[in-house]
Amino acid sequence: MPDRHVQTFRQFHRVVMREAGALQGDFLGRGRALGASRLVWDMGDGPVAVAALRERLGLDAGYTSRLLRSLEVEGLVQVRPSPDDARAKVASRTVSGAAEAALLDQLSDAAAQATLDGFTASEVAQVEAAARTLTRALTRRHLTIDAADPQSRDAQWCVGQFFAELDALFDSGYDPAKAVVVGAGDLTPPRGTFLVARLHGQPVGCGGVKLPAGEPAFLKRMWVAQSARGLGVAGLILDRLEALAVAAGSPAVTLDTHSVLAAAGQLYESRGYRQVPDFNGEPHADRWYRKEL
Amino acid sequence: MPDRHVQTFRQFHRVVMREAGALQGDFLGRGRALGASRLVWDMGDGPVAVAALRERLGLDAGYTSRLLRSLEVEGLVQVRPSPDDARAKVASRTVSGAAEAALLDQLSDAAAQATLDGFTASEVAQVEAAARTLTRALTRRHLTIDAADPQSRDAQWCVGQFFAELDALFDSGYDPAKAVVVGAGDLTPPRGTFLVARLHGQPVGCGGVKLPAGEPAFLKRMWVAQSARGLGVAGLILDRLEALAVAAGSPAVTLDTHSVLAAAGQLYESRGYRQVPDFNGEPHADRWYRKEL
DNA sequence: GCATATCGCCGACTGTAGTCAACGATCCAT
DNA sequence: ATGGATCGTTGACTACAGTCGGCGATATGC
Repeated sequence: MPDRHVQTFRQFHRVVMREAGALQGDFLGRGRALGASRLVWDMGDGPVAVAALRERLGLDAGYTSRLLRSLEVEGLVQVRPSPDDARAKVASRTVSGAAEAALLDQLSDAAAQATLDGFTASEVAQVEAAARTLTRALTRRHLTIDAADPQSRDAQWCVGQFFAELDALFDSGYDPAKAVVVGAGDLTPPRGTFLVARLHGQPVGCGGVKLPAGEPAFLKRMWVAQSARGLGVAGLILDRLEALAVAAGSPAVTLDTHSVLAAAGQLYESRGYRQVPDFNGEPHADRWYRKEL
Repeated sequence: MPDRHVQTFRQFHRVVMREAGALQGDFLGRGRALGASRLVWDMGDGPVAVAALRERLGLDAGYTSRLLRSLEVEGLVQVRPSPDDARAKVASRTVSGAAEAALLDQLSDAAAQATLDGFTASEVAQVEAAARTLTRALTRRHLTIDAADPQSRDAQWCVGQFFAELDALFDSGYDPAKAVVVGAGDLTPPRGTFLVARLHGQPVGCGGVKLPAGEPAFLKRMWVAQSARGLGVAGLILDRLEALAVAAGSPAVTLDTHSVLAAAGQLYESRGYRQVPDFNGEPHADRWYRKEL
C-alpha cells in the first residue's frame, strides 16, 4: 500500500479511536452506559424478541438480560413473555422509553450537526458522501453472500419479509399465489440459485436466479432489509447473480419489478438494464427489464 | 438537517461504534490492552516527556504511570528521569518496543488493507478520499485557532519547531538572524496578529500577519506540525489571516516561501495566490506570492 | 533556607464490558 | 410422557478504563 494511503488510514484510525473513546461511559450525556443506551436506541418501536435484539447488537445473553433489567428498573422498557413461546421474551419501550429514544435521536443528530458546523453546503454533501463510502467499506467486511436452500430458515425469513413489504406497499396487497410461479426446484442447482446476504451473520437480503438452458436468466426475489439499505448490498447480490448467469451461458438477464420500488429501478438502470415489454404477465409488476450478457 | 443526512450519519455512527468496540480489549491481537498498545504506538522514536505523552493521549497521570510500568516490565519502554528536571521523566521505546511499534504499524496497515479488499483501484481512491474528508470533519471540532502573543509559550514552541524544520530542510540551514526582520510588535495588534492552532488543546500550527496601514498585508511563519498535516489546518489558518487582512482594509496579501515546501505552494496557488517577483529580498525564499483582496 | 508548587507514583476505588457455566422453565419430536 | 434442545436468568469471574487522594522527591520564588 502506498505511503499516502497508509498515512490517511492511520490518521483516520486514530481520530475514530479518540471519537469512540469519548462515546464510552456516559453515552451522549444521558447518565447511562453505552450498552444500555444502545439497547433503548436500537430497540425500535414495536415489541422485539429479546433474542433478535441480542443478536443484532452482538451481545451476550447474560449481559443483555442484565441490561434489560436495569432499563426495566429505570422504567424505559418492558419485558414480557413472548405470546408464541413462553420460554422466549419480547421487549418493548415504555412511553418514557420512547421519549428517551427520541431524545437520543435528537442528541445524536445534534452531534452530527456539530461535526458539520462550519462547512459549506457543498462540503456537507462531500462529507456525507464520504460517510456513506466509508460505511460501505467498513460494512462490506462483515457481509457474506452465500448460496442457500430457498427452504432454509434464513431464506424463508427473507422472502417472508419481502412479501410482507410488498403487501404493505401495493394498494391491492401482494398475493404470492397470484404471482408468476417459481417452482420448488427453479432456484436450486442446477436449474437456478438462491443467495442470502448476511451482515454479522444475520440475514439482510436475498436474491434468486432461474437459469433455463439456452434462455435468458430470470431474476426473482431481490430484496434488502431496511436496516441494510444504502450499503450497496443489492448491487453485490446483483453482481453475484449476473456472474451465475454468465457461468450458465445465459444470453441475457431479465426481471420484473414495480415502479413503487424506486431504488430497485435505479439500480437496474445504472447496471445497464433497459426496459422491455411485459414478457411474463406478472400481475404485481409494472416494469420489465432486460440486459444482454 | 434533511432526513437523508441523518440516515447516513446514524449508519456511519453505528458502524464506527461496532468497529471501535472490536478494537477494545486485545488491540490488534497483541495480547495487550488498547491503552498500553496506544502508548507504545504513539510514543514515537525519540524520548518523550511523560507529561507530553499523557496530554497527547488525554490520559490520567496515575493511569499513564501504571501503563508505562506494565510496558517497562514487558521490556518495551524505558522510563528515565528527565535531564532537565529530576521530578519529570522521559519515556523512550527499547529496541523491542520499536519492533513492537513497527509490528503494530504493519498490523494496522493490514487491517486497512483488509477493509479495502474487494474494491477496485478507483474505489480505493474514493474510500481514501472519504477517509480524508471524514478525518478532517471529525478533527475540526477539536481544532481551535486563536490569536496569541508571539512571546507566549505555545507560540514560541510553534515558531521553534518551524525554524528547526527549515534548518533541517535547507542545504545551507536556516538562520533567523539573516531573515527579513519581523519586529516585536509587527505580529501583535494593532500592527498585526499571530494565530496559534490547537488540536485537543495542544499547539499544532501557527501563522502571523503583518498589517501595515494602506500597504499589502504580509503573511509570516505559517506552519503546521507533521502530526496534523492533511487535516486542512493550514487552510483554516490562511482563511483567518486573510479575514484579518480584509478587516484591516489591506489591498492585497503577500508572502514569501520556498519551493521545498511543496504543500505550501500548492495551498497558496489553490487559494488564488499568484507568483510575483522578489519584493523583500528574503534570503531563505525562492518564491513570492500575492493575492489581491 | 524555607514554604510552596509541581511531578510522577501508588493504593484504593468505581464503573463498564464481557465471559462462562449452571439452572429452571418451556417447547418439541418421538 | 419423556429426553433433548432452547430460552432467559443468575452468580461468579476477568479485564479494562479511569478517578481520587496522599506520598515522597524535586524545583523554584522569596
